[in-house]
Amino acid sequence: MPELPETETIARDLDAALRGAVIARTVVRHPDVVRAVPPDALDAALRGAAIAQVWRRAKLVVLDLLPDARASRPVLAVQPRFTGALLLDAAPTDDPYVCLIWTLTDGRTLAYRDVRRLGTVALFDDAGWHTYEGALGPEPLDPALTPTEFSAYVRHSTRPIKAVLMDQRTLAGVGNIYATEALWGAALDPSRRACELSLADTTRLLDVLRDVLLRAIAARGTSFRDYRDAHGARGTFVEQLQAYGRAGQPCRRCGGRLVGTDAVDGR
DNA sequence: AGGGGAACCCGTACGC
DNA sequence: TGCGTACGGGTTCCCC
Repeated sequence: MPELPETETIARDLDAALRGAVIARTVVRHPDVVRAVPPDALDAALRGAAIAQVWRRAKLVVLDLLPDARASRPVLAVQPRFTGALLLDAAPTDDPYVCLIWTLTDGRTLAYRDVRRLGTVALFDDAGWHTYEGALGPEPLDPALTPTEFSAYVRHSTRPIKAVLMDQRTLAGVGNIYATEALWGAALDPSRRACELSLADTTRLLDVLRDVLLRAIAARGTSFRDYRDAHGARGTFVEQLQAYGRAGQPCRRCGGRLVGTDAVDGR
């Protein structure tokens, strides 16, 4: 499940590899993953567009495009969700799970592969992207996000703290894995109401969350099940997980047995 | 407005 | 063994 560290890894690799590359052709094999634009309009819209940069926002891989002769600067936003992957020259041509294939003018191919197809590929114009992006909360690693601001957001809600952490309108990019890890690291019960946390709790939580995210990026993400980077390789952060996926196993802090907390958002 | 629930999709796990 | 069904997982959309 690509969350912030996995998406960041994909975006950094693709940025290094694709800056300046030009899209020659787009083939859509599974139209149901395409959003915000008719699937059969993608090829014409992207033909001749240069990739200015690849970056990450929340859990989206964002390709900024420079079309040859158009005024607007379209944005291709890929949201891998559970099983999605952006593969650079790494997908067999007969792979039935490949949803879209971009052929570049230099002969390389970028494929969007997604077994369950809950992931999405959207093409926005300038205005559409800003509307979409503006609804997302702040980036946890943005130094402009202060503990005071974070605490104010969080402590405003009566929902369980884990649900608040995973709400993309509060904070962008954190999902089940890193919310679980951060709450374990801050020694907070995921089912506790966010508004009951002290200022010290939420300050510590942001601090721990940032540390977990940075270490996960350094490890190229968590490949618990499906996640693969742009070259088809796994991330290694699963070795450092302290809580996620460890129900029933001994706690690495106190030696007690980890129990699943009351379901929060069904998790 | 804030929050709950269904829909989206298909591999996997499980029951008979 | 084989078939059928329930389930999961983040986001979006609809509804209260």
